[in-house]
Amino acid sequence: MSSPKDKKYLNVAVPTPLRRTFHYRLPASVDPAGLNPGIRIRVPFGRRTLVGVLIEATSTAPVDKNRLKTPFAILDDDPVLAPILLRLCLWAADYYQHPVGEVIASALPALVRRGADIAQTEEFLVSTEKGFTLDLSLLKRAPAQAALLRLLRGSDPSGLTRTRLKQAAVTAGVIRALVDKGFAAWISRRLGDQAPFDPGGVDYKATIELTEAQHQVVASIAAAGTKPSLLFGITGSGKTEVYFELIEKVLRAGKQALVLVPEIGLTPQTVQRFNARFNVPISVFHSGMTDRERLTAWMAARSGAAGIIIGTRSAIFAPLKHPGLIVVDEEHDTSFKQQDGFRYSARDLAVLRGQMEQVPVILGSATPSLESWHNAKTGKYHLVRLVSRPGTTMPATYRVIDLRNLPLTEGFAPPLLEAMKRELEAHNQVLVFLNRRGYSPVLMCRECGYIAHCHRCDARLTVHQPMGVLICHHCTSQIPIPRTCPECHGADLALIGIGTQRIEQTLSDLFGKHRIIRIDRDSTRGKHNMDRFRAEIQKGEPVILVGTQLLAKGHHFPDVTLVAIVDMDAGFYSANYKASERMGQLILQVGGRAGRANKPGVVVIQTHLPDQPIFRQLIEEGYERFADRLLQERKTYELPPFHHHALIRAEATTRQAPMNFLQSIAENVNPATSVSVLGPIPASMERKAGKYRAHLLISSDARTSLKHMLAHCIELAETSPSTRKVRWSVDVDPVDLF
DNA sequence: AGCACGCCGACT
DNA sequence: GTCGGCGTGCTC
Repeated sequence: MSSPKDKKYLNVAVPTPLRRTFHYRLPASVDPAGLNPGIRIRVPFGRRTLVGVLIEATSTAPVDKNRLKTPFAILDDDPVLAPILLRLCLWAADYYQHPVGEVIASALPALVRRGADIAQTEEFLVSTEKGFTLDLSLLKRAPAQAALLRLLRGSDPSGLTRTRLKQAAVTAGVIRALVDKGFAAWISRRLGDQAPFDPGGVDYKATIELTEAQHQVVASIAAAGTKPSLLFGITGSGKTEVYFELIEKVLRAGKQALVLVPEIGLTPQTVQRFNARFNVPISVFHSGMTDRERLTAWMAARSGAAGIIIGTRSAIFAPLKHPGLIVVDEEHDTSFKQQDGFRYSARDLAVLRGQMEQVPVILGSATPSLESWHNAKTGKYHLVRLVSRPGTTMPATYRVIDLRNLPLTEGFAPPLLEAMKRELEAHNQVLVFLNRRGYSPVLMCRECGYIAHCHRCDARLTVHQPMGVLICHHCTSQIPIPRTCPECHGADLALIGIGTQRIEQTLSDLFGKHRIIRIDRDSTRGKHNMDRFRAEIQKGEPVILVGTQLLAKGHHFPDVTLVAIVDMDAGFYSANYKASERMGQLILQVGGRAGRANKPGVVVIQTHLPDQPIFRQLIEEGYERFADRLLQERKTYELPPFHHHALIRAEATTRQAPMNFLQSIAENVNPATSVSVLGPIPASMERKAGKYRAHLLISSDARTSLKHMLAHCIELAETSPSTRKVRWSVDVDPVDLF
């Protein structure tokens, strides 16, 4: 062991794409004992000045001492990355083979990353003494002011930030009036000085009576200790109630709960549900926050002032003063895997972080990923099932319509149309699911066979009727619909295939007197459209909902009694071995939207392949058997989770460059017995947004062998003479192959 | 990734 | 003559 006195150098992670750290000279005036790993240091780097994070103080440096520079400034006393988070980042950089500096940068809010002073103060609005003792009835004629004062009394002593006031829709005039009257005042406080929330002060609300099954699940998860639990709970079984119960226990112990949700699952309604149950400060992390709001949320989590931290993928790096629990809701959702740059899985990091923090992790889903299902089956996770719906709610029943030899009306078979008619006449709602937005996926010339393609991608253009444009769903291209064929100038252009817009039109022709609501990325683009739709649906009038997978996630539609899956076959024609897993999950997720209490749901599935055994199994025997069977297949074909994959992705402006680049790597790999290198292979959509893309797949049944091979390949990539011409990146545990 | 250096083409 | 194109090299 060397003493702190020997620590003459600082090993610093600098935000650069280089896969190494950099050493600096410890300034003579600085005591190394006070330098904690995880603090920020402003350093000279080339001709620039960057903010790096201290990995550790060292007694040796790997390069000639004369080359070492001296830092400009030490920015923190307390680490911005607590020891465990730093370890998590280092682990992730190693596992995902991504530059540490970038990993660390992505774990910090932008302002912190750029060196902002986090000892800075923020303004809080608090109630004054006078405000506390004031008889609220005196503000009868100013109800908004009374409401605000009540809010401030409830939140004292912490007060409310401008952001929180904005969230609560308090207007500036109301605030000013209270301040002028001396009932409220602005105080400024160092953000880092916020006191941890007071568990005794939390209003846990009337605790909802759990069902016997839910009680057992809670007890079972609690008994698992810090071993991760996979909560396999069918839709409507009340997973959220289980989370709430466990979160309550955690809050009562003065600890914080970190809740990760899928990208589109984080709506104001989600946060509202948590708020309604526990009035404890909640930190929310989502895209579309300002840097300032991010920093505030981050500080509240770090100081312990926030009891609950809710966020999407990146929230896995949120600092926690007193961690108590990590929940990953809808753990199968692919948005937990970052798809560009630092391609980490927040779900997998959650499990690791839970282990490091020694807190329980709950992965919840009605349709668990095969990876998690496998981990549960092998005992790595504690498996808990919640397979009954509380109350008298009936599970949905499934009915398959064999489309072969049936006359179709715009994709609808007669039995489906009849069923829809019946439900609507019985004053029920119908949900029509098709995972393809737009009007029609193909524009074809009947005379010469021309098909409209994107100029920048190997993909067909989708017709979007209302705007009269052809849109590429893979890049941003958009062109007007041609009136005549660009090739032969024929006038007979046909719209082949069906998208949600077309279904909307068809159904309005067939069921004109009923309201039709289309829910997809196009129709919900406006900020409040989704809220409007939801309000309309909640009225319970007989409406037809038409939508893509946006409909399959999150919201429940209790008045829907019939779910129609227009085209189940898409999943079968995909080259991706994960397509059937996805399709199964989607079918159950969509089906799970429907029905309640005395209104059981029916799910009608249209297919040309009614005998596909895997979907028979899904429908007849449920997700468990389906997952078991898929796992068996994965084992047979040596696919994940039995084998591990890593992908080197390359793209360039010519077709040859990525292939040559990857070829040069593949050739220089010494064949090892336990690792196979496959490719290079052009991407299934070789050209996308004007770039040609190719992949090199590395596969092994042993993680460590895979990692070594990957590291070797990266070294080759970094030194390959053809590197300059291509952009390349590494994808460990890819969710989408090729 | 940045950023600078360096060596060739077409401009005020 | 120089402004600027992007190939090459380097970052403790």
